[in-house]
Amino acid sequence: MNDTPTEAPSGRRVQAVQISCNILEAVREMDGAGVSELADRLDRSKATIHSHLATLVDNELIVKHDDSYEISLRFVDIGEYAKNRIDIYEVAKDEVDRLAEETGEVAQFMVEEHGRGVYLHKASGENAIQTASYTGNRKDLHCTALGKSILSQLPDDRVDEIIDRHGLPQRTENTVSSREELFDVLETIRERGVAFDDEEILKGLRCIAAPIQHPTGDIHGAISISGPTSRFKGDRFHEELPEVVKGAANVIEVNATQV
Amino acid sequence: MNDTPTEAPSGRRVQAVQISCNILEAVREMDGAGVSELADRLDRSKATIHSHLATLVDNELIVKHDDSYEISLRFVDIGEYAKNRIDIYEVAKDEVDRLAEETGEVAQFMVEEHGRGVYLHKASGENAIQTASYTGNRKDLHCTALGKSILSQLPDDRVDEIIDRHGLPQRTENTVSSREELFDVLETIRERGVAFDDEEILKGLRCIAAPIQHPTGDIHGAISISGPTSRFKGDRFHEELPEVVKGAANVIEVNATQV
DNA sequence: TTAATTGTTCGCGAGAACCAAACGGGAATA
DNA sequence: TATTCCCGTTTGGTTCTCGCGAACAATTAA
Repeated sequence: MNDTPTEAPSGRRVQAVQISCNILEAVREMDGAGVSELADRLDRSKATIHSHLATLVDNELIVKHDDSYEISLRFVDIGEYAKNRIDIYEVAKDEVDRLAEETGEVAQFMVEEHGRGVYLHKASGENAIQTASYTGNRKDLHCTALGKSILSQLPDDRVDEIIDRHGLPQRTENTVSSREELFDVLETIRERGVAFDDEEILKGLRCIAAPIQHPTGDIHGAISISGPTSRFKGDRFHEELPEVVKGAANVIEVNATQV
Repeated sequence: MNDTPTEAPSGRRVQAVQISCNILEAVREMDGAGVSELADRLDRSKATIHSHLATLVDNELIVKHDDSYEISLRFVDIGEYAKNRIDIYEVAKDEVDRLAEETGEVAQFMVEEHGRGVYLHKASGENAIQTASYTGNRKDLHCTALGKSILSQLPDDRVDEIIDRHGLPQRTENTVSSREELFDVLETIRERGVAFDDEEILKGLRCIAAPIQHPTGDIHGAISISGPTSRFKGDRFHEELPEVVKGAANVIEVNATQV
């Protein structure tokens, strides 16, 4: 009845591959595990788990330390490849570093994938306060300034699709929680060219982000700076910093087109 | 006839999982690919490839852009997790950054996995010349100063095992190429506490590394600085820099025990 | 010694995962 | 506009894989 234009969940799956994916996930969550533990948790026979693990070790996705199976560093290699596949990554990274240096706060860079936001780089300036996000971390798009910047670039039906899929879970009392409110906010972002996060994800934390208009348009990203409410207020919050962030986004756009 | 104590290739495998791993590898090498291309390259029917891809997309290991399948950024997330699983990672990273800053050259950190060396962090100082290595990159242990540092910490039979598995491919005329020569070199490293790479992997590039003696001993790593032969010579190469590198390794060891 | 854990191996039956072939859609060509 | 070609997707059917249960080996604990 409701077809999903992009990532359609149609057709057959391969059960054996699904089991291996479950194993990978479990090994990560358990921070390393043995055959029996995994068989127990995933409700499969020990023999099944064993042969899957052997295959995963062959392919170096899992590493065996004594009798404990763990996530392999091979993922670092592939992850690095995945990052560099994003053509604006290098430029964005440099710009994030510069932003952090210049403002003394935390600067970050995010792109969209699977309807969620993925942090790809983070730099801390001199006065930076540490936030929970880390490279590779995934967050729903509606609850951060970075995410809302990204949403503001997407066509309305795509935004609807993403809400259908992930909902609008509320993080604090300030989180956008209704569809109409969200669309209003997105409109404002499009007008101003910047998005704000006023303690919507964490009390005491404010954030300013700007979308990166990608020339070819298939990758959607945003760049931000965040800091404590005590330093993010008045003109600095409403005028100065937004201009700085917009400038950085612009630099990325310009440099990306030259590639 | 020859049993391999650690990572033993015994028991059954799961063919379907192997196919998916091959798909992941191919997608990466082809830098994104379609169903037919993959079916062609892997000698499988389109239907098979299709159902595998659907499963991998479900698990967000692959992402679909129009009709092209690509490596997902999910690998960044898992890779970051894998790095942080190494307990000396954070300390080593800081120390590498400091080394690069202090010397103005390139500093790196490597650990062993699957009998090969994995670069986990790299920092460039002011005068740094760029090397081909990148985070996540894998290299045979015998041909870098970092790798030889690691080998020098391993028991002889483990070293034999690794040579059996990966051989001693020669990169330049200076690469260690015989088993006896390697064991001699390792002995020297153990005596001095530092390893040298004198244009063994690349002409004009020299490197100094020191092993990191891990307190619990299950993870083996090393730290290094590298630069052009023109700056890496005389006392600086033979005395000053080795001391600096050994100092850094020592700092990591001390801080690691405190965790 | 016994008992209770592990990880590992093996035979076997159910059903999953392959393949081939057909289908539907878009683009390039005629 | 019609034709052709190549793409991704779907489906039916058959084979052989894969998952299970149970036995085995090797540790550790009682």
